[in-house]
Amino acid sequence: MSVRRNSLSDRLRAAGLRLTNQRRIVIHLLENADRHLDAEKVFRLARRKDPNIHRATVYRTLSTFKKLGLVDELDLMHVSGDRHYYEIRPSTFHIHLICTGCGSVQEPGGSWWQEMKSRVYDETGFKPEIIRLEMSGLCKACRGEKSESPT
Amino acid sequence: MSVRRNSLSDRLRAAGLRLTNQRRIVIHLLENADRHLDAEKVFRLARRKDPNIHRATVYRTLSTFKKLGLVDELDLMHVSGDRHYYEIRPSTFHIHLICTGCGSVQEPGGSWWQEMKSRVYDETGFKPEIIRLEMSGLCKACRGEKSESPT
DNA sequence: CTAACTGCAAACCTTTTGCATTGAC
DNA sequence: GTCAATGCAAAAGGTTTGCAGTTAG
Repeated sequence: MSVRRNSLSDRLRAAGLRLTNQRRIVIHLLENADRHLDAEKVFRLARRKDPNIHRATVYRTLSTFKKLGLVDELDLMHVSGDRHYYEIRPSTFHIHLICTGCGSVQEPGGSWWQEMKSRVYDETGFKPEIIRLEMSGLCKACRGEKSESPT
Repeated sequence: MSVRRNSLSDRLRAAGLRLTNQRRIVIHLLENADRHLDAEKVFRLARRKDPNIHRATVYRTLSTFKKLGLVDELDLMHVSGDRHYYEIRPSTFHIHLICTGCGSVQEPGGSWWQEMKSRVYDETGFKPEIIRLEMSGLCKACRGEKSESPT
């Protein structure tokens, strides 16, 4: 638990980078987000804690984190625009289920994609490092509402 | 069968939209592309056939096609920048294997992801319509070349 | 004929960069 | 103290939009 909580800070230090207050704020936001945040949203939330934090700093911070592999950049299939979203890189790969009805994003667990990696490797010789699997469609609730939907 | 080949033009007409020469050019480019094209590349290639075609027209065309579901928009995990790529929506879902070494994109065949859809549906109640599965890593050739590489 | 489409130019929005200053270690 | 990181402002993509003229159906 505490391992998880401090991972970003720790790994930042481990990479020889400095833990500034601005970065602490961004880390806190990412770690406690209840949904996926795009850069602008991170910026706006960060500014509430430090009105002087600059947009460029947030972008640089997210870029740095991404290069270090601390966060992943997603676009969630552009279902809600062309923004890019950031999430802490999970220890285990997970899917994103993006509902085109309500825009909600589910991340069901499981580990059956492990076999996808080996299947791809066996069939093509390509060695997958990072997997991104997104599915858009209708969530249970939205399907319920429009029960006359096709397919 | 011929339905398939002319699908873009036909479906455009079916939607009550006009098949202009500019759109014909874009369709031709997408249908005959040997790699994934971003909007700017489509524009530059289109301009070779019609030097007067305007960038905005290409963007509008791609946007229209996307809204109609004729093409899909990809970002190929931003391995080669933040551009968006367009491909004709395939009748069968396929994976993109993006090599971080040489930037090549493979699209292996197969249909084993069908079971992913049903597995997701069974486990979560979410009904996937469009699947996007991308894996970045090293292709066979690049793995061969740098056998001493870290990563 | 006329609504859809295009070319043009300017605006827009998100992200990046050069530089002087600040601050973490 | 030193070098990384920040704030600032300006630029740099990439994409969109209002409008007048053109064109497919």
